[in-house]
Amino acid sequence: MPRQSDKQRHSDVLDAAITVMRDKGIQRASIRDIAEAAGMSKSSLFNYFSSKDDLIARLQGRMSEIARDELASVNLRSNLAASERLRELLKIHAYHCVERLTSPVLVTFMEHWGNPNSVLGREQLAVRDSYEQFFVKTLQECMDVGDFVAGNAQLLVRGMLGMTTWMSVWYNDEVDEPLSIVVDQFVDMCFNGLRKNVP
Amino acid sequence: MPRQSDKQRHSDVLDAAITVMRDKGIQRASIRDIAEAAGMSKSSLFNYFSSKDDLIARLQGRMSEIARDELASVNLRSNLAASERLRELLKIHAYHCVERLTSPVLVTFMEHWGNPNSVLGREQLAVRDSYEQFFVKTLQECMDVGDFVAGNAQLLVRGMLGMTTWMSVWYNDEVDEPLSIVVDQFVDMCFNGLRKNVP
DNA sequence: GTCTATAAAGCGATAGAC
DNA sequence: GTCTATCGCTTTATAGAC
Repeated sequence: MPRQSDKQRHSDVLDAAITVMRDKGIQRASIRDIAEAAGMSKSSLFNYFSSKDDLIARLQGRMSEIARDELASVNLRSNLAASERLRELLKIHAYHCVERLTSPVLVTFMEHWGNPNSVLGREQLAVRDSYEQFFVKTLQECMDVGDFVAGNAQLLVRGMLGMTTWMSVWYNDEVDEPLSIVVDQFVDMCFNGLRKNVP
Repeated sequence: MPRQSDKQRHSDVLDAAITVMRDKGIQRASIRDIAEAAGMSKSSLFNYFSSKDDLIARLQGRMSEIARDELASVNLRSNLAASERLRELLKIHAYHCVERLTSPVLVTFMEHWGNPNSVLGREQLAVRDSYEQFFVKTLQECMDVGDFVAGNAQLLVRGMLGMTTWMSVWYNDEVDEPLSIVVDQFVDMCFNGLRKNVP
């Protein structure tokens, strides 16, 4: 089945790209590096992607789908309070940033330093905004139901996302506490600060 | 005075490097770009810096000195409570990240994506750690004097630094609230969450 | 010290044989 | 589809005239 095989090769290249870019960053990861990691020549890679920008765009497309599905599944768990859903969303975000380096937000950041004003860069900003909205809506819900004091939900979400995104720089699972425990400490600090004190 | 002039030219290059790297990122800012912005040819630039890595290292060295001086001056203001000093430290950090793009922490992050395992990268990690300690010590003081509940000061500092560092990505002074106001909202959230509730 | 000229290497992308 | 070979360009860095 040649079609299946093609799709598999296509996906192999994306997997290889993630691996290489984790080490080298987007800009320094060359087509040659990626092709080598995928077990093919540079030229063969161009049969699957028309350019490096195309590869990056499709990479982020796949990340966005995965992340969106995971975030959406959390919001379906209606037995959880809004604040607990927000906690889960942040854990997913941290996981994607740290363990898989596949968060759309993180990719925006990585690319930001390389190409802030390109068409690709603007598309990535749109992805980031859409991703952010999952978090903003849930935090807004926490405020609306009265669990949290009212405030600038978008701003505070960016703060919380910053805390967890930044983990991709310093977090080391060999010396630090488990990911989930770290995020819990961040979330506890933030949520306690936002919680209404019942009199 | 040729020596003075040399030092000036040296400093000019560093200024130009910051400007160019703000736009293009470290990796994409070429020696050619930097030399042009500094008003000299590529070759002349190599009279002042032996390599691009050397330039980056000296750039970070200067940033570290500036930031360290500013942070140290805050800690001399003994009339301020420890928590208010920490607030000021975070505002300085945000200012360096957003307005000047000169934070040692941020440079570590930017370079991290390009060259994580190099000698330069390891030096930058050491700078980052030393920078972080200003914040950790002050937060620890807040806990020791009983203003804040006890906790993992280093971890929580990394959360707060992440919140503010991340601003360099999304903050836009034309549409967002003033920098100081934004940081206040982050700090209020965090500090309220850490504050001991007096019974 | 400053320049022009150029070396040496790496990049993305293409051509064309198989 | 896969490869080798190569184009055209950009990069860091050096040589050497002035």
